[in-house]
Amino acid sequence: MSFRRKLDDMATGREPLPGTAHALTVAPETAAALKLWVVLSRAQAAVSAHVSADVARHGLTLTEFGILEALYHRGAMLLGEVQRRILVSSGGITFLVDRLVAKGLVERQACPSDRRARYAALTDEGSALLEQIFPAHAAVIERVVGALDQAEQEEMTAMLKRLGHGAAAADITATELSNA
Amino acid sequence: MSFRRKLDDMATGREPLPGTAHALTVAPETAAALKLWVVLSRAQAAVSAHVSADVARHGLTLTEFGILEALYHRGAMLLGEVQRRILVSSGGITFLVDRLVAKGLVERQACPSDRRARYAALTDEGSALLEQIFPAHAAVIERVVGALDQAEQEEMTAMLKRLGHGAAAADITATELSNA
DNA sequence: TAACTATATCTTAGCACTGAGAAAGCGTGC
DNA sequence: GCACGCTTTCTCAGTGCTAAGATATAGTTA
Repeated sequence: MSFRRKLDDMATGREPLPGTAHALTVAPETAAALKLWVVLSRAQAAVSAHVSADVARHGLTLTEFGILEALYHRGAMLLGEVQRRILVSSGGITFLVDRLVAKGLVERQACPSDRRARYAALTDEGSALLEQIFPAHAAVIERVVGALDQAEQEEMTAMLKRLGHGAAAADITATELSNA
Repeated sequence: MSFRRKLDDMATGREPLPGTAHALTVAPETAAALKLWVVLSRAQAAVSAHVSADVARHGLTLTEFGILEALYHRGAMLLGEVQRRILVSSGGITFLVDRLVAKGLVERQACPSDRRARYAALTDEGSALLEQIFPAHAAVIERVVGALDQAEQEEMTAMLKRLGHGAAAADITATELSNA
């Protein structure tokens, strides 16, 4: 209670700032998990900042670049496939493809076997742009993650895969039970 | 060029879809770096989705929760300190604190020694809310990262720290040189 | 003291994306 | 062959944040 703390503060002569520091005691395994979550987010943000700045030099968002890369490597894909691959909402993929079409990098094509569906495909310009910027892009990433040597990168990749799959599989039922 | 490919396609009888698959050949160490970047982002997104959904049940953003947590553990902080700690823009911290003030969880306080500066501090309500939701929050994180055991989590934390610091230290000069 | 530079917060405009729902088309069961 | 549910894409309003610049205050130098 605030009242209680205010009384204490008056008694001890401390400043009556309401926001004094607290500590929450947690089990060591909980602390390890919390710490992992924090450093995972920070590391991702730090790497992302560089990669994002790199593609921004070419007027692209990370997400847009992801679409170009996917289309380059896999060829024309249905919008829904692209959506699931780069993890955006259905509204998002429409918007993003619109923008790439406006930039002349991607075009939509009808799907002959399903008239609801549409393909997204790189234009020649899009494909040329990707080829042009990819090497420097890869070099930036290689340097940004260079604090780990190749063996460590591979080890970390393996662990992150397990972590990611485990997290994706952790379902809502379990979440709600744990909070019951 | 498109024209060339169209001719090829006509010649071979393939569909004239412009977006056929390509492969970019890269050195193994480059491939390892690219792969790491992808799985890092995916793992972070997968974990984040759960954590974010958890705090959303209490009407909070991940960023808002981060502010509450920081203020709880460290006590009142200058807006600028909070900003650097949770990595948002200067406009962002103003906006976020405004929102938390509107929710009654945080209050602003004048800084006696610098009239430009302002403290953000938890209200009693904010501090009570954090205490109420923190245990379940920690449990969610613990389960979501549970694909790794505690020793693996600690190992990964150590590696991610190195990765993050290395990435943060990789400066723009180097980036630009590599693209020259 | 006055001018300058630096810093802290706030304002404003805008961007990237989400989420809910609409529209169109597909396929299945009757 | 037709109604019904399921997909696929698109629309639109809203959200959470950024970036650039404005304002106010602090410290520093002449």
